[in-house]
Amino acid sequence: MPELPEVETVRSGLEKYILGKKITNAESFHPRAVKPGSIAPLSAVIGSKIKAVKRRGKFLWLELDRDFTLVAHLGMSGQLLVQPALAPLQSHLRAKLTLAGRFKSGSDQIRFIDQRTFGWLCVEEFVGEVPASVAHIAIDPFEESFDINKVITRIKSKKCAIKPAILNQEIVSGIGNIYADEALWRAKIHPEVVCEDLSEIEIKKVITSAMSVMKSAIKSGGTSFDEQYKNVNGESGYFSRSLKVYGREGEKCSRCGSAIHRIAFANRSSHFCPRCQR
DNA sequence: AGGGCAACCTGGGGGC
DNA sequence: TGCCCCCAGGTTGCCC
Repeated sequence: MPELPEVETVRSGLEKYILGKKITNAESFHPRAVKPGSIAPLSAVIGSKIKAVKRRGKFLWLELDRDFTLVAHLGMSGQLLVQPALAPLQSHLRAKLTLAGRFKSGSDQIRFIDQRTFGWLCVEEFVGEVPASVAHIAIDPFEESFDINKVITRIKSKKCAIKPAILNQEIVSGIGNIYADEALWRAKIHPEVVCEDLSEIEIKKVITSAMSVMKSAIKSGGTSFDEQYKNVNGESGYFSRSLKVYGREGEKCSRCGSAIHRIAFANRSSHFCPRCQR
């Protein structure tokens, strides 16, 4: 579920509550909650202090006063909620970290909840600035070192359709199915157009559109359709009302009035305006 | 090397 | 009510 705007909403929410806190307990409740590649069990983080909450694309990690880090990926349905330890346990609770008390009455917890179990936590070493599992992930558009011209050149050389190219996290990270469709609508580019047939100007428009739509989505707290995405307080984001094509099959294009189409390819749905996006 | 596609899961909703 | 099929914000690994 969560794409860059949702993960960023979670990151900034976590930062607000947990920076500087000490982790006093860590428990996993599901065999897939901690990735097989983890260099240590989740309990390795007990006793550490949270120094920073970082993100690249859809990957999130807690920097600790340790030489390892705790990485989180929310997959399709993962949530990280900050809750009092006394709060009732959620049915899809996969893991929790208990933090030294913010309230005199008791401690807080970071709850990792994930219905579909595609999300995970992982204890990892750093490879340069980022955790090991993030090393192959491209810079996201909101990082200072993001080089849009490099991304354009890379996409221009590809023989696949533009949509899978912008979903490829090794080319540019953070864009998922919702914001890919929205970016292509804004750029007036059909999702199946082959990359090398697009001009650099057109590719640039796609990337800058993705950046602007994701920036707006962050301001709205992300996109929530149902119970699968919530911020750390359990609140929904309200960007779904601003979506122009995603999930709007059959509705009128707000630009030209044509009916929005949905097609399936590359194993996912794509929504677009057949008149605006040739 | 690069592309395409199935696999990994659980649950909600619609049709019959 | 129940069953079956389709659908869902992602990533990976395997096969060609």
